[in-house]
Amino acid sequence: MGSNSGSRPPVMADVARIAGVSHQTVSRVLNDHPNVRAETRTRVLRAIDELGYRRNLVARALVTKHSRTLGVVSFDTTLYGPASTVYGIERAAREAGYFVSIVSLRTIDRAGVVDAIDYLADQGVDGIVVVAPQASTARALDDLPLGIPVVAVEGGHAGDVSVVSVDQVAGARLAAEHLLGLGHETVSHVRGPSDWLEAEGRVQGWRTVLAEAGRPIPDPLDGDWSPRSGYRAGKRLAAMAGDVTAVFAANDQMALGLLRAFAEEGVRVPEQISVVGFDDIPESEFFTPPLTTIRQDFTAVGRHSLEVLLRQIEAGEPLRPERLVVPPEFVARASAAPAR
Amino acid sequence: MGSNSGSRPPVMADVARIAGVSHQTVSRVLNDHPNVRAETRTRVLRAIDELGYRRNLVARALVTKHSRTLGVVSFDTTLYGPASTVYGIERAAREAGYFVSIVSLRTIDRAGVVDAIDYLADQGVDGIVVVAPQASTARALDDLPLGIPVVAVEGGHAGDVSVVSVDQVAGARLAAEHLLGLGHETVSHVRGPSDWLEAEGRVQGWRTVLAEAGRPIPDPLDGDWSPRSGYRAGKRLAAMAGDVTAVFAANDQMALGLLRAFAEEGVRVPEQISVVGFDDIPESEFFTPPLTTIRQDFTAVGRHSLEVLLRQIEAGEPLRPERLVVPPEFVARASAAPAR
DNA sequence: CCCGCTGTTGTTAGCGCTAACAACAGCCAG
DNA sequence: CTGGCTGTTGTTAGCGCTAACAACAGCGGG
Repeated sequence: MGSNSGSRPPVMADVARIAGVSHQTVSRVLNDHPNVRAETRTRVLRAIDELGYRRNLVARALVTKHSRTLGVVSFDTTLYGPASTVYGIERAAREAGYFVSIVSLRTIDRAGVVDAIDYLADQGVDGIVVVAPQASTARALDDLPLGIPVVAVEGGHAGDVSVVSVDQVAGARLAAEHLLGLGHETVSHVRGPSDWLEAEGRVQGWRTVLAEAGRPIPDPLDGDWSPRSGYRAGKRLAAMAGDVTAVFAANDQMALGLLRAFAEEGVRVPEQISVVGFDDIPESEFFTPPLTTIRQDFTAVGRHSLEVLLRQIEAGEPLRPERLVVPPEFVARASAAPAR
Repeated sequence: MGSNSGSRPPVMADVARIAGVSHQTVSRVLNDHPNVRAETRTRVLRAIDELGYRRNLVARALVTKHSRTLGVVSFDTTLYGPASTVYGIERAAREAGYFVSIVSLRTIDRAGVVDAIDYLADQGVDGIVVVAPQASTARALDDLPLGIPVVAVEGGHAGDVSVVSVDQVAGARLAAEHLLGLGHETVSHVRGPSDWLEAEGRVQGWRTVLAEAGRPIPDPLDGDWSPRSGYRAGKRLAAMAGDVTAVFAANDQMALGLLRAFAEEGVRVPEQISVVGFDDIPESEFFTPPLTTIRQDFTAVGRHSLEVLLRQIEAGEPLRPERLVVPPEFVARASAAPAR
């Protein structure tokens, strides 16, 4: 089987000749068309096997207008969050019989997103998932070239595209409430970059909890998700040790920077300062001390976004945009302790 | 421009009609064919703009037999190494005008790799990069369905496919030599899973250095790249504290687990035990203490592998397999110190 | 004036597949 | 025996593009 003797790969007509049928009958067998005699079917299958024939999907896509390929646009797939999300999408897509074409953005501007979507649309993808964590990206989705189903991940309240996201506000509430519950007077916050919707949501959840409890609301410190920015914030917070007894970092990497800075300054965690992170990256459990954090189920987000997208593709017509929210989960470890 | 009034998207013939030329002339303009009068060209371009015409790449691929799409097969794109490599590939591919279709493997067996390659070949990709860190994966590449250019990343001495990789042996040597240079009698090793070529290379480099220096070679401890496995190894090593003064972990995550275990057992790093990792993930600099490690330039690996692949694709015929090695780099930080 | 050359454009065929319809055998109802 | 149905197969016409060749104008040389 499959002795592809030298020449060009076999096509449907070759199979048809061997099987003694028309190429259309071969097509019917391949597409599981019901009206094919069982005996004919096996003859065709045998010929396919003998020739090692594989259907040309490009030719198929040309006539069906469906490529069974999905596009994914994501920002910096090196980061744990996007990488896991894309992974979830890819897994779910392949299970559904779709290919996945990815485009990583390195700039944040809306032009980049629009370009990427155009680029994928050119290639003939059947639908696109945009991992759009920045407000600007989310806005770019509002006035799309359209004509092709799009789902946003972490995309805020984008106009008429469906959105799947983790409830950032709820996650931040979990963090702040835990710290307050531990007896801390208030909670400082190292926030993510202001253009990011996730950063915004976390600030909002944190602030709300403090406001509801009638506690003082310290100015949040600026970070950019990197451990280094957390480290810088940590140095500043360490200088205020005594006043500050609890910090909520907007992600685990910044929390790591915080821990490092505190260690250098001799500020003990959690004895003098409690720290809570966000994401639950695989490393967090082994930080010194192990990090109390909020887990986001990125794979679930990827999976759900794909489900929503497929629903739209299979409907064939624009559906009412969906809004799907995945709940975050509190993970207790050793970096947060009761206030003394 | 581009007022796509309701109906189906414009095709080349539509542009031709508007511009008053044949569809073939439109094709010539699009393909930068030299023999087109300048005035005709501008008329065609104007028509394209007016209609918002976009060439159908699927139809083009059908006749040219080139999809300008590359396939990437990778194992667990959630890990930092593969994720960065894929990122480098994707960037380079897009700059060269290629799309990238990815398939993430979750099982390690060769069937998975072969399936993935088949799957991508079906889709009509022009070439494939296989991020194949396991020996079994690398072997799977030896007897490929072939007919399509393939480049392996971290693929060992695979038969007749080109390979791009970081020099693991040299990296491990760097780590072991540094530790020995610090005055340690010998160096323990926490190795990666035995099926991984990278793990193998690191063991080999480490062992060679010790042998050359005539030092005792402790049995390596088994790990699986995860922080948890490093943690378990750390617990065992801590029990031997005093005997063991230096450890080389095969990756940074396991080194993190080591640090955690040592902290729990009250073994101070680097005062009592020096630790060196491998990879230089972004977090390493902020571990407690900051991790001395070996940096791998994953993005460069991705870029190079794409260059090799494109060379093969553009040659149109099988080339002699290339072997490209990227040197690792030693990064000194605080987790390794002179033996007392 | 005819020939052949170059530059520009159009015409035709076909990539490999599916959709739509046509053809035909076998069967049962009337 | 005829009409019409069902199941099975074949024939034809494209999908939207590029490749190959044909056609033709304009030009200079013999």
